[in-house]
Amino acid sequence: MLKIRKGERALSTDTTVQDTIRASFERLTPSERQLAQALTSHYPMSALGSITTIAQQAGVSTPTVVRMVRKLGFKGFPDFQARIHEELETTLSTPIAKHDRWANDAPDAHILNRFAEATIANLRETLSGIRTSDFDHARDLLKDLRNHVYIVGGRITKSVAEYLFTHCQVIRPNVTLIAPTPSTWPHYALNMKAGDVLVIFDIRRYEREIETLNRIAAERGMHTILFTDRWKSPVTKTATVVFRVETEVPSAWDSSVVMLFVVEALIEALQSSAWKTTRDRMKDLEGLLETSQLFRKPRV
Amino acid sequence: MLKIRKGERALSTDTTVQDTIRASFERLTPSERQLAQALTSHYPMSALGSITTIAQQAGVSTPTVVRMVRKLGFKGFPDFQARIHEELETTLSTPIAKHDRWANDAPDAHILNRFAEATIANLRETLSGIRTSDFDHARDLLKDLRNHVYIVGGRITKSVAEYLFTHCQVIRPNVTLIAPTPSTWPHYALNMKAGDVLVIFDIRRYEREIETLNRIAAERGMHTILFTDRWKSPVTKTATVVFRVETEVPSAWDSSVVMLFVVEALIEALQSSAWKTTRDRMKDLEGLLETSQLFRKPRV
DNA sequence: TTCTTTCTGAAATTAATCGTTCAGAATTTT
DNA sequence: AAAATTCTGAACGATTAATTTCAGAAAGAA
Repeated sequence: MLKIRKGERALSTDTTVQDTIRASFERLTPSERQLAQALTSHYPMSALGSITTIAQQAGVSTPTVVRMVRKLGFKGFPDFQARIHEELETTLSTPIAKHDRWANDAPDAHILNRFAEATIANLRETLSGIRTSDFDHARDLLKDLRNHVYIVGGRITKSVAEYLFTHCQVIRPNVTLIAPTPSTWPHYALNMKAGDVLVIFDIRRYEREIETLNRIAAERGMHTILFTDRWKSPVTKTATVVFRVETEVPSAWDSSVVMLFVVEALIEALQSSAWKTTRDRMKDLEGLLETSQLFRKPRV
Repeated sequence: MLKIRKGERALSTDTTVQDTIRASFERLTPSERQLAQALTSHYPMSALGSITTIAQQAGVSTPTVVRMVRKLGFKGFPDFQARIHEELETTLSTPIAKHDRWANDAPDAHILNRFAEATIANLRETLSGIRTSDFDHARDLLKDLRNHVYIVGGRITKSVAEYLFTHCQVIRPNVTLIAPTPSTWPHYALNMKAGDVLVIFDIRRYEREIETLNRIAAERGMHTILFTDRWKSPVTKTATVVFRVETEVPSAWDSSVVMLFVVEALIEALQSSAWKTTRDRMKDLEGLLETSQLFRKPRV
């Protein structure tokens, strides 16, 4: 890569400042790398302010900024920024150009990019298949504090189940995470009563026992919220609300990303619809966490 | 990303600085009009440089610039320019995105749709900040079977940590999930040796103990793969590979969706790069699952 | 360990930007 | 034409930005 620098900076059409940063990344010191990452992650907006602003946003000192841009071959910070401005000019004047910039220097073939395509497609399809009334219904079921909420997942989905549990625990009382070991389930079933809610995560390789658990719940007059994949768990027929999420990605495994997405949206819906109730609980939690010294104060 | 910067300047969503200039054009003096024309003709590139540059390009003096921006209602030139930067940010970061309908019968305001917007933006930004060489490096670290892999998460991220663990367990031996209770960590640390890999999930409200654990690992010559958010965990500086994922969604909580995405991509990269090794293990697992009758055959 | 080298940010230094003043020029009014 | 008004930019000061210096910290070598 040849670089023209002096006088009339010809700005070779295809080498962006971002490329220059990436190309030299290996030669940078730790804090310079930190800066480089900050610059490339929101590029080029991250490079618009003054040197002070940029340094602060990256969490390094201004001398570090100067040292790095020098190392990259620029005469100084103003020169560096002038280049970016020129670059912006060409970028903005060619409108659509490269609106689909995925992972940086990679061809479409890189796993990250292929995953991104697939995941966004999954998100689209899933969303178009969810009726908002269903979503709101699920939220209302979880919102009613009189009912106990049980959450259960399978071998893979237990993590998502746990994620929902962790958050629900903060938002409301009476939430139980059912261990993914069927032998322990009868103990949980003992306390289940009409009106309680069972949240089931069940994707391909549906576990037989989950069907049983669901039947028991149904017999007791409970509601079921089911997260499943396109193949549909056997639980589907009796569930109160079914979220069918897309899981196909170019992988040997199924993707749980969209499932987690719906769970997060549900958590937020639940939380914001019962904010008053939640707020005090969150404050309590803050206090407890501080007291037990498990967490430090956030840095920002 | 619509972030309000300093003060309260809320940047009304549809009035650009350019519009403001045009609207006030009649009220401007001759030399101010000259400046206004220069600004709007190559907008917004023409407004990027210093006040001196802009004045020269327009053929007016710097006081004229100051007078005009004041007349337009800005506090001063820096304020004027900061606005344009904000404007650029929104222009550049929301490419086309909105053209697709999300959930069918829902207005844009529904949580599902707002979450979808935010999540896709997060995905984009995260991907553009990840260098594929880093990603591949992380994969290679996890691939080397001689090294033990330790995985640790915090209160919220433990689910993602667990997800990675569950899959790694299938792909390779010598994987340990470290419980998110610091008091138990010394026991794990006992066995850590040079070359081993520590995967850390650490987002806002960084836990003090994780930093300690990381230091111990570093002292022992281990590699660290860090998943963190935009605020950057204190672990950042010493980590071998850092994945900075975007977590902001319209919610009281941070989103782990993109983090899970990267984890899944990493799992697939790991798996496909060591397929031969993995295949046998997966077949073993199939057998074991059948035998213990924990799962039924997939329905497809 | 101890020494050397490299790295980093606080502080000082230098350079520039931005805002203000004010006298002269251009325009309008009397 | 003279006076009043408005407009404009040169020049200065206040402020902020960019760079350099340097001492301590961190990493590496002997």
